[in-house]
Amino acid sequence: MRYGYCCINLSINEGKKDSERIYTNRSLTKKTFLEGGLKKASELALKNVQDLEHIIEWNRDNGIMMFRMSSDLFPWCSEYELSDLPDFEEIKKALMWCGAKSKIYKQRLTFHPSHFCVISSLREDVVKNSIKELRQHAEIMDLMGLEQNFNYPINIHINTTKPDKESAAARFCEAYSQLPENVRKRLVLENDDKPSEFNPFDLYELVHQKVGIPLTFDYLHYFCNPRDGHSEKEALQVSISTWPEGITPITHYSESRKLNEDESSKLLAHTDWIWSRNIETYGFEIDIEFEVKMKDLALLKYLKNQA
DNA sequence: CCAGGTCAAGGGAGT
DNA sequence: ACTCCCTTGACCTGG
Repeated sequence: MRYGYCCINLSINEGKKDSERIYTNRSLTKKTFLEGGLKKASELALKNVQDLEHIIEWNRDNGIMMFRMSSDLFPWCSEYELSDLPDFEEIKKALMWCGAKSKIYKQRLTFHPSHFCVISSLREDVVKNSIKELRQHAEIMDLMGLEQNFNYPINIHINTTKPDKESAAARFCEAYSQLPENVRKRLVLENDDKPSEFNPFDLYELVHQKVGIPLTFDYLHYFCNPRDGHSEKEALQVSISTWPEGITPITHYSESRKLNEDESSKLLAHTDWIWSRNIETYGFEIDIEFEVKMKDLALLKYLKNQA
């Protein structure tokens, strides 16, 4: 079992001046991008991928075997191709090192594009942008030399239910089959947190059985949006069954902020920390990504306190 | 130098 | 048709 955290490392910057911070989501506002152009975006992207290498090193030094990479490595990338950046050669080298090191350290790397990525949207322009976004995520992994398989998943939600779940799922299957191969070989689908959206059984019946895409099981989302009469164990088992032989299924783990940290929060809000001392895996072999605010700090604390 | 207002994107719920 | 929310860190401006 591997444990991972998402995008941001908190430990690594303790006591650092702002100018020395290590992080991978440097960005610019629209105005600055329009003024500074590709050159400015390129400089930030280069720093981001150089810092990604530091974080992969830090993970190795701290025994962490999985990491979700930020989707904001390349600011405003919807507006250009990665290879258009003036620093592309240097960026490519840095990414290659990131990939090479992650392999030596046996560190599993993942992506999770944002909720703006909707390949089954009813809007044609949204579909087009979403496909580009996925393609660029896959291209980054390709540049890193990461295999085109589900060891390096790109995880998304369906992100729409218009006009109903069935038609949205059908459009998803259609769009999915048109995706470039380097995307399709990595793309996986996650269950949603709202009852109006897709639970793991919906995804299994409406999407997996049609196109074979693997399903990420999210514990908190299932807690907030279960299928009537079906246990967490069943939902996890169904999700796990969709992953190919030899590839460890990925799950997402958080707990309800309302029930653990702040009564006034929404049930589906994520916690800062992991409160359970032992996550229930029902004996299945899975990898777990922690989706909690305290990131690596929460993960290290969980490992230390594990019963 | 710092605090606080502001920020590209889609979709859904509520009005 | 419209507003607010999701969810949050980082940017940027004005003091």
